[in-house]
Amino acid sequence: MSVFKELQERGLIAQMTHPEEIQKLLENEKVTFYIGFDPTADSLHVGHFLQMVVMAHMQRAGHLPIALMGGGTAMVGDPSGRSDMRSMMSEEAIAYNVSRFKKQFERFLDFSDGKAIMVNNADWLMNLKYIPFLRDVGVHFSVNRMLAAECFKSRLEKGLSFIEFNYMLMQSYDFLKLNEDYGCILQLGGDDQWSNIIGGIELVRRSKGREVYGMTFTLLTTSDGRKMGKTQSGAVWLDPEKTPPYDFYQYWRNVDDADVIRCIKMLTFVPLTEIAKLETLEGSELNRAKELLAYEVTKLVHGKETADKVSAAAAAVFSQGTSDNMPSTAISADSVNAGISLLDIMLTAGLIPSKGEGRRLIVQGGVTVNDKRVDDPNLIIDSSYFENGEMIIRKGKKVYHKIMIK
RNA sequence: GGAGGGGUUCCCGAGUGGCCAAAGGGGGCAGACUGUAAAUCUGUUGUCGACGACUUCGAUGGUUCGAAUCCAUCUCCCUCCA
Repeated sequence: MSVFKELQERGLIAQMTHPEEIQKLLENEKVTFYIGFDPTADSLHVGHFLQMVVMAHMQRAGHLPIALMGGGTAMVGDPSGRSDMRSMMSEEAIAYNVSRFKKQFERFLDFSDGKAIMVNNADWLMNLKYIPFLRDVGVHFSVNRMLAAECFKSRLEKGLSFIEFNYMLMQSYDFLKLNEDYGCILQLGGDDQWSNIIGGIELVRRSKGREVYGMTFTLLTTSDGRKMGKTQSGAVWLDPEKTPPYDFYQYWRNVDDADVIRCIKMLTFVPLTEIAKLETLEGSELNRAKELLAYEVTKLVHGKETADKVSAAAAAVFSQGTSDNMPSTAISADSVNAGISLLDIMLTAGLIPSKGEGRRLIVQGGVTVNDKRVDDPNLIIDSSYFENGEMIIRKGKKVYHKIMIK
């Protein structure tokens, strides 16, 4: 099956500028394409991951990916799909974020032997001269049309500053630049990038008379339309320091029934024929699909070894209530011997954000210690609660945590 | 630069001198039901040495026995005009 068909059947493709031409190109030629990533945080997240999966599909099919780090565009801020202005980021923060992005990318795409290229648009955007830029690039943009673009729509009601209005020109110029330097003829991106991608295509056509193409991918949303990859504590990050692999695994293990199959299609390389079998699963059988999803995604992001470990840990925790590899916290023997409150332990283990929250949790029957429900908010823990130096705290139904004496 | 409107707790949004730790909704968390799902129902949702105390309503200062509410200055945002 061609990549094009593959992407299509996985439900990844949202919009295309030239459906027939793109399909033909991808099936007959080696295509150089790019996706831009603005370093607005110090780690990539699930939304980026989807883009990387697409790049990997393309790379496997023999096409040449350019991963564009938006060190320059992040200085401006993309207003697409946002209801308010991005806060300005310092140059140092952006440079640092770029370095983090690069690390994560190198693990995911194969950059050996020129099989993929990484560039940073700070290298050309930062040195642009205003007047020449306006004369060479600015002339090709119609403000009338820009104002009509979907990406500015919500901002025209709420307010849009000139700097953000320029974002489209920056991104369009990237495409032109990559077309000239690398022969890049295809830009991919999330569906929210449609307007920006069109901008680049028109710029290349008008200034160089060359036809280039664009294609966007379905945004990863839940069945009820919310963005996936968000939790109460923020985004689900690919950086294990920011989102521990165990939590990462659990996130996918707990997706809604309605989202599992779509996620497997979009985020893993599980063959479509395999997925077809999973689609027949119903009811509690879907748990098997969720386990597969969680395992596969964790494997892609954190490696097989980690995926094996955390999936085994999760399975053990939910069947036996304990595992060697479950999340754990060590506390000093002194504090246990002296008697330490359960609330303090939970606080240091990061199970609760405050003691008030912890009290409420206990009063409502949401905490168990060694499988016994706790009803006293002021419970003092001493060595009698530990067996072989271990104690298990469970918060709610799903959060298990082991306390060890060090 | 001129005129007007506005910044409230995680978000939206009430509140215009004491009854305000602040309505309502969303979201979150927990309980019940379940399949580590959804829906539904219930409880809860500033912090702490917790029938009490402390800190919050853009910032700072002031008026008052008492301020989210009144005054002054500052700051940011929006709308219209230039």
